[in-house]
Amino acid sequence: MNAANDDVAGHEAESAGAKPRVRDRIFDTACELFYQHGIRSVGVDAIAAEAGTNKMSFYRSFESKDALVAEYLRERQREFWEWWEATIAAYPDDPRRQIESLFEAHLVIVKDKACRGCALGNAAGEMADDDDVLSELVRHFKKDVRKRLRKMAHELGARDPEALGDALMLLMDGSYFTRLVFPGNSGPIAALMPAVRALIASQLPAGSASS
Amino acid sequence: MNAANDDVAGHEAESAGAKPRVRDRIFDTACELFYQHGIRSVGVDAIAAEAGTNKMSFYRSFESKDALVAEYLRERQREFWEWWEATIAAYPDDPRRQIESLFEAHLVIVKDKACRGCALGNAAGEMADDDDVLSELVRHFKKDVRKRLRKMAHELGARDPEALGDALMLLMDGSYFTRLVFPGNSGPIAALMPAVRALIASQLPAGSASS
DNA sequence: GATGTGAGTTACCGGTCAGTAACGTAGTCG
DNA sequence: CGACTACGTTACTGACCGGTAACTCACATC
Repeated sequence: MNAANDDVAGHEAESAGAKPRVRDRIFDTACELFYQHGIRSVGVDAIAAEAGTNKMSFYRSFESKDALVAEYLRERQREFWEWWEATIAAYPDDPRRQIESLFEAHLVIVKDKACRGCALGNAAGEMADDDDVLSELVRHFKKDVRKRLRKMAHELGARDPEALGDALMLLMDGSYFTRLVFPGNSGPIAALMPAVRALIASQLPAGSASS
Repeated sequence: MNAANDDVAGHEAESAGAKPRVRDRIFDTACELFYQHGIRSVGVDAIAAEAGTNKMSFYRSFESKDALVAEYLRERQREFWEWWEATIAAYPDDPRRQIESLFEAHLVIVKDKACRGCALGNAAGEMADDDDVLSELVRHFKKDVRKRLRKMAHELGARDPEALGDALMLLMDGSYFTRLVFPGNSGPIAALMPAVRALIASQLPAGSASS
């Protein structure tokens, strides 16, 4: 529940969160602002003001803006995998339903009014190529997603699991990307689920029950 | 008053470009820098310096940085459709080959070392939501792409042309987006063509020659 | 009630960035 | 020649942004 396991909470008052600590308020605010308006276009002054505090309190809680950004990306990554595991846990031994439920849940997220695409991917677009720490973080994340999708395609028994996993990743990132332009569910994400099912079907032997 | 309207040269020396005018040098430089490093992170000073001139000459040729950005996006858009038309022109009455050659050509572009994804889409990611002119430009562009892909799917005789066109767009934008993270052709774009063919096949009656 | 700590306030520094003013200069063309 | 055009140069403004210094206050705990 508490944000960081560092030195913030020295005693045992964290369970009843009556008054959230400044650090948490800043962090939550920053996450929302970063996601909604992009990282570069949100200054620390704006974050502090929106969190109801000021810049000095910001720098008492965070080493730098870059450190906050890194923590933001790590948090989004953590939430992503948490969501992923919780979603596929509903069908422990059915990789086909795992993939389908994953993309159905993904579709729900992406259709949401407040969705602004993939936080990690958007960050990659904003960053310069020479930004080592942040872009390496995103690269590692995307590699993991690719690996997991390929693994699921393998468990599914696909003829070419690498190709199927990669194709699914193209669809997933494509839905994130188009979402930046098309509001709500008005965009090409309408065709996400049929495409997922068609790609799966094309990789399985002819006689397979389709849900 | 006279700076940035539409036509920079009042006379007829523009055809033989022996010594490129400052405006063109600035524009070409800006296009490359914007695409390579993002729009927000490239200042007008950097553009002018890289073009071998200075800021004052910049502002004699362009009304503002925003005006230059808009022109940059319009130029990329123009080039895109030029490329599109030239690519599908090779198969005037074969929508299937048109789609396949389009995606094959797209793949060549996206595999290129210097590719940094979709210039228009990246710009959308960088911009705030309230940026009216620029984001409307990108939105219009993406809508056009979607319309064209759906039209080609219709000409193909797909069972659900809207779904096929949208799915193809997800793949196209997905390959742009993943390209921001995976260098060269090391990413999921390896599975682009098989996915395109599988989606097409899933939308056609069973007996269709595949390439 | 002294002490330590989390937090708010004001003011500042150095840098960057978009945009402007004023001036200098080389070539071109009547 | 003189005027006009295209471009270069220096210096500046005002805003913003990341980051810091120094001070103050509220409060909790011993």
